[in-house]
Amino acid sequence: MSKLLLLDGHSIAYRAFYALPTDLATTSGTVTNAVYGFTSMLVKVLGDEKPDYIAVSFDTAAPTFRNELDANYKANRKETPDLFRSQLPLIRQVLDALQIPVVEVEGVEADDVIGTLARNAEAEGIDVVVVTGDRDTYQLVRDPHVKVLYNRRGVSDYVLYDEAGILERTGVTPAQYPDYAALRGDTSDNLPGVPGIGEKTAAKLITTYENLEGIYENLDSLPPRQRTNLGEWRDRVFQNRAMSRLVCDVDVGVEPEDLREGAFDAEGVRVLFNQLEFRTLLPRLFEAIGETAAAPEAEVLEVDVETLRDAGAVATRLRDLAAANQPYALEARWAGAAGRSAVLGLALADDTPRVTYADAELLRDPKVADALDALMRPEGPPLVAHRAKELMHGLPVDMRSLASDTAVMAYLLDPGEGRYLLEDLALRYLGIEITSPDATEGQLDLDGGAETDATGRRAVAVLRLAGALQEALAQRELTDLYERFERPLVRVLARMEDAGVRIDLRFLNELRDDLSKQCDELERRIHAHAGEPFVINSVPQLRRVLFDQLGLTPVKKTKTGASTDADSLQKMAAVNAHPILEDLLRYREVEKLRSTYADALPPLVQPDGRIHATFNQIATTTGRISSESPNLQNVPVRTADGREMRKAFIADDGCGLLTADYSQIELRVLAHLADDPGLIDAFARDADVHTTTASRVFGVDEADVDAFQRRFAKVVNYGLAYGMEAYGLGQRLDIPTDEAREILDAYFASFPKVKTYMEETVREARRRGYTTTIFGRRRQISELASDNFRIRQMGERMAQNAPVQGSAADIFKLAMIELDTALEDGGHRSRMLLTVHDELVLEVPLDERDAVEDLVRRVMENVCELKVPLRVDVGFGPTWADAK
DNA sequence: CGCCGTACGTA
DNA sequence: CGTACGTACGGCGG
Repeated sequence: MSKLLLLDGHSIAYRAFYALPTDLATTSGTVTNAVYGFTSMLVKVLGDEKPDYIAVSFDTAAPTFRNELDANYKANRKETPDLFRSQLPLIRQVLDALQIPVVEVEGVEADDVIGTLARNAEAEGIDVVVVTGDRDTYQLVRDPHVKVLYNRRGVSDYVLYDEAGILERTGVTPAQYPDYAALRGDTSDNLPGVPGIGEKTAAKLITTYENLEGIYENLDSLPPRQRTNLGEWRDRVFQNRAMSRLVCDVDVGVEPEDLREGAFDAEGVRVLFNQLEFRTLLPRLFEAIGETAAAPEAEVLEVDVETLRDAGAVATRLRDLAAANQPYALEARWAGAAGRSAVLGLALADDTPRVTYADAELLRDPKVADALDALMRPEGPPLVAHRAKELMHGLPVDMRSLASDTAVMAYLLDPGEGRYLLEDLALRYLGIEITSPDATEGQLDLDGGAETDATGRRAVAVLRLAGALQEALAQRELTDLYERFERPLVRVLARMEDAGVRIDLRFLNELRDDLSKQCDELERRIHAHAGEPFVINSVPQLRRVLFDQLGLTPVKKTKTGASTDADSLQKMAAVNAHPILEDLLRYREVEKLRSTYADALPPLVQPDGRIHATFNQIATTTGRISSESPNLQNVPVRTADGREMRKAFIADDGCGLLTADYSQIELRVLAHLADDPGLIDAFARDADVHTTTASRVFGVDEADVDAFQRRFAKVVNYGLAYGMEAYGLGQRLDIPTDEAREILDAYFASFPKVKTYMEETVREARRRGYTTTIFGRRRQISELASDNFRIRQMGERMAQNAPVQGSAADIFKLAMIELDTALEDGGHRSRMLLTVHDELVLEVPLDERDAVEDLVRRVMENVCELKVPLRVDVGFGPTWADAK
């Protein structure tokens, strides 16, 4: 006999909301008591009842027949608390992740939907358990197939009623319940009962006379008071019954058989529970649904690692792997920082299963090197690795067969997570513990046996992880993004890191000396203004000098005190000109250049005269690539002094640097996403989009737009993609908020679809819990569910920006991949060196300049088809500063 | 030593 | 009270 579980979503959530404290919240302040209670209850009944079918029903906002019968129906109810309402989308997300069907019918209450589904299932011989906190559903109980699991209070106190149970609880049978309720009334629904008739009397009357008709036929035999009251209330009583009766023939559009739990999206559930900070529910859930879920219990991974001691054995192993043509995993042991030091040894794991470990020294043998190269040719068997880019740097061959990079895959699933440690992922997705139980930190390991085992275990975990992640990506429609964008990008970035960028050390050292001199002089002057020496870089000390000793007036505050940032110093100078302010601003500028660039870069120059930064593919929430050690994406360009720094970045002998940057790619993406005719038209006719914006916002001809208006429009255009509001715009433009609001209003009036797009984006993100880019990249935004207004507003801005910034990143990545392929296939010696979000820097032999410039432009401008053209600006020169 | 807050460079 | 980063510095607590 199969079983259908029907839950009244609203009723259960509401009970939970009032049963649990509202300080049950995430660290960011999102109150989750109702979501938690609901989910907890759901997990419990899933475990207790083990249903074959399941559905949750919610009331809809539309009025129902009960509202028509009685205008006062439920009219006494307090406004639903905001703290409760804000949790409903989260409950939907939980159900969505658990793939539990939600059935709702516009204008029909959840009770009636549940009644209908219950009767339909019953007719097909399916057992039904209705889970609710609403007593009206008692009437559905019918032996032996339909029972009600009534949530008495709280979230764990509930009881399963059959017919006998209902009789005991109420004194009447389920079939009699509507008649009984009609006499008694229902305060929560605002249905008045007959005066003088409470639960006990109502039950007695119904039991004696069977139903309302029976009672009214026998009014004369009743005591006078009851007779009078019942007589007077006759119409009300019959109306009450009509309203209490559940309608069990609603057109619900689904059959009980349809109500199966879908393919369980363990990853989706994990990400969501993680966001909601439900720490204990996940194991409970796995336990409740048993073997249908991913492996629930953490087991310590046991692996037999076979150490290969000679080059012949390693070569044979590699050739066997190539011949088997099955996926295999590779995991390295590093001498120091992964990807930046030597590989000490390699573990190889396949599915036969066999795990081998070989010392890196053996890779130097020509036979081994050849076998490795053959194994990793493009048609070689699928290679699986965690952070494969590091491995690419460590191996003496060109890895062309990467199939799964488990770190990158995990990143696509939850780009906000930040860390993608193999240990964590293995535990999360596979339920296996890979750290050796007997591994003791810092102990001497003479033959490296423990290290060998550990590396072997990691290789096995990586291999298994790839399968789990592949499935998770497919479930969330991220496979295409992974296959076409992220997977090929790994090798492209590895090649860029390998290439590095040449540095003119002599120039950089001279620049540093010059900057140091300026810093010293400025420091001397600032100390003189202050009347005493102090640490200028110390914000507390600087505050004392500026505000306590010199008596300047603060214009902005941080959470620890008055702000001393450049913006504040500038504003302070306007109010209360003091010579120290100008010197401070200059000091900050020079000191920044000195410390962050001129001092920091020279030690990073490698023996090849170049700096090899690391491009991080799994660092940003939006999909952009980041650069570290050093960050080459924030090398100064805006001021003339800052731009000097770019003269230190030079091309190899016989080469020049070619820069190619997308012109206004984010605004073009916005035009595409919003489908706004005004913006699309501006880009289509290659107009200056800021001028066009200014013309529309200020109502003048494009030819008459002045520099001020254009600047305003530019700030609006860029601010917009970041979710800027009137206040922020006013700050940026140094105009009153009211004026800024007028400009914004004029903007949205001119570009109405931008406004509706932004609103829709936020709405969708709130509903689904994440945003998507043109190519399906997701970003979870839990802030949207926060009860803290400021955090929620931040979430809205993130939701507005992520699809724009993310789609631009997608496009850029695709262009990089295509360009890399085109350069390689075209036999060019030109190579990509740097990526700065919408700008590429290439090192180009002088004789390739024209061909490559042409190629770069063609690839970048045609990489995808948007509703607006993509435009690329190209520059060329001996240094990065000249290539603009 | 690691962590936080502030500040600031870029897109 | 505009998004996304990485880095340097001072200062705090260990």
